[in-house]
Amino acid sequence: MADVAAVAGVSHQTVSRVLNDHPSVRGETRERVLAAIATLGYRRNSAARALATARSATLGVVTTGSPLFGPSSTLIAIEGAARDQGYYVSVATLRRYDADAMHDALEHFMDQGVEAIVVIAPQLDVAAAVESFRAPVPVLVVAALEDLPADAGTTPSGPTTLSLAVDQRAGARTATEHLLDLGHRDVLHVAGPSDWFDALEREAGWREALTARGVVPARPRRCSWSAGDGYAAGRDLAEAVAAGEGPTAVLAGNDQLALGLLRAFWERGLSVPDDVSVVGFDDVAGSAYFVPPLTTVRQPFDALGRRSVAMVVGALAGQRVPTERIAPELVVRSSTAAPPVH
Amino acid sequence: MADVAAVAGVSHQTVSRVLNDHPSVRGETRERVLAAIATLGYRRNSAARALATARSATLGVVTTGSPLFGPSSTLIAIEGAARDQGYYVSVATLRRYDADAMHDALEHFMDQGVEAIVVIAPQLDVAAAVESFRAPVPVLVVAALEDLPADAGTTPSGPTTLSLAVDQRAGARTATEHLLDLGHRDVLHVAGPSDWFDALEREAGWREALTARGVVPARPRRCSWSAGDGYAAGRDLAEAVAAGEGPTAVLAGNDQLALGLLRAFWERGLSVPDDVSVVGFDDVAGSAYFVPPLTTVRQPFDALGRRSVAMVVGALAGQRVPTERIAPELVVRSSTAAPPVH
DNA sequence: CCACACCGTGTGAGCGCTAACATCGGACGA
DNA sequence: TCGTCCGATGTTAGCGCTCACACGGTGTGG
Repeated sequence: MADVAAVAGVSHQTVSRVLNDHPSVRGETRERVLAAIATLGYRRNSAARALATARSATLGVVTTGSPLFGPSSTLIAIEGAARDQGYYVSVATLRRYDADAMHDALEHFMDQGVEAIVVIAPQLDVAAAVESFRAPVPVLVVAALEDLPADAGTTPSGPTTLSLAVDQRAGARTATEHLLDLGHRDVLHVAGPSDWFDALEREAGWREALTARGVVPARPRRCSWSAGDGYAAGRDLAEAVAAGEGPTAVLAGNDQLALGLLRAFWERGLSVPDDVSVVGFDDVAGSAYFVPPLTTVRQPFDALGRRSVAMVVGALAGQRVPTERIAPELVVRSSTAAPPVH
Repeated sequence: MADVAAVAGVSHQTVSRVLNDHPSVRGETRERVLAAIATLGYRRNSAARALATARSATLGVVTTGSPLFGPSSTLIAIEGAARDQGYYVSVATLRRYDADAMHDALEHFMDQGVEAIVVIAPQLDVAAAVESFRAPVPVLVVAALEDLPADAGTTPSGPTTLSLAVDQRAGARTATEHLLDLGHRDVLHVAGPSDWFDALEREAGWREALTARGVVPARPRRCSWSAGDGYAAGRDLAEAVAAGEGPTAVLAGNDQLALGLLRAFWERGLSVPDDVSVVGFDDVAGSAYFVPPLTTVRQPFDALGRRSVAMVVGALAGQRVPTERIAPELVVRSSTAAPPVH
């Protein structure tokens, strides 16, 4: 910076002013400094800046150690939004799904001196592990239940843990209503693991939609997120469906489960959607080419990313950024139709 | 640090020595310092350290803006390996697939002051965009062809661009040989986009395996990576296959293409693997539950990540880390069998 | 016509750390 | 016994930047 100042014939402080868009720099002076910067190929040292300002311009993002569709998409969206806001994004993945791994990741970020942390924590216990860590910076938990009371956010003990999620409940409600509108009354839910926020919310949405139409929901079938579990569930269901005694529609907790169901039904010679309708969740790559193309619920990751960064940056500025509902979108394809008539 | 020094009754430099594992600190002194650190909850300021040492302990990783299986898995693997080596990992995603976006990302990292960059660049032009950027730090391009001459790595003009890739050619060779061993002679390749390294290498491996057995490879069918293209290819093939005139086996460029093929064959009433065998590439989540479970080639991401970090850290230390072949592994499931007898 | 405000710029200090050198005491060999 | 070396620690000087303040010049109001 001293070199630039010398070339431009100004003081180092004026160079700093130009770099920081300080208003009181004469236009001509600014040009001269800019020219000197270009000539020298000067680049401001971010470590020195961080040291002087006590701000690192870095956000930490904790995500899972598996290349899952949701977390990956969320990370990408957050990175884009953060870069637009002038932040660097540092990532840490969870090796295991436990509190220790979570603490390791958060400690890692504290050592690095990130300004705020976004945790992509799809599971209850992972989110709980965050709660037990009193970070001195704002922490946002994404994909958690939005269960903060309205007046939260200003506890005297320091930065609050914020939370944000896609409204999975609304998504499940919409999907279930789609099935009800087609004439289904017996809609089974093949649910994801009960320690996942999304699974719980989707189940709740399904339950709400059914109840609102006067249908008593049957007990959901509990699974992991894997296609394998979906397949097992499908095999168990296939006989009943074939006999016209099973559900006429299945709302799967995600597209993997739906994929497994599809395969099981196909093996048993059942037609989707003629014998049974199937709805998935996520709209993963390829779901349009499942057999048959899957009706599913698409997740609004871009909005989630922008919102996450806005909340965290807002918290940094001492503002309370209001939570806003982010609703997913139903994508109707060929795996849903009216129930069979017997 | 001064506070810690005061509590421990030593100078700040001794605290620094303890933190940096300097050998000449008396055991008892070390204990006292450590105790003071614990009492005060002291954490070293990484910005100040970076400023003083001119080392940021940060690696930049450029990856795609789509939640693709390969890049996401690679990123996760690199992050894990980097953290083990004491590095922070900063990420930047590509908004578009062009040189400008690549340059934006690299500039971003230069501004941040990363020590080295790993580019997950599956496409030829993306990798080319890296080449046109003379970074002052080591840059490793992952998933590129290993086309560096043996004596590269010490060009006088500064840090070299390194490269590393999974040996897709070997993977394709293995998969094709599996098909040949089953008795197939007419093995079609439904290839990925020709501007992708992996697509090119897989095609080359397929070609090599066939030629080595005296089979003249037919012209591969060129596609994007999407299930949609696989489906289209499958529809075009289905008639010929049904008439016993088409290929008896198809090596798909990835699992998505394989998924599309599977669907097209299923629609036409063809049995996989009885009428035609299909092999995919990647072993994506769920491929074990395609209809039928897909024989595919699993990618060794962990090894790739460790190797990437080792190469880049080695380059930082001025060492030339030799390139080592990382071979993928064939996973045989139910989509491959002997060809039909007519 | 002077006091004051304000704009554009320069000066000095300090952010928290590490590198290099200085210092001190004890162990060792001659 | 003394000189020397080395291990353990302290002292000083930056790393490159921003912040707070100082300073001269111009415009404005009383």
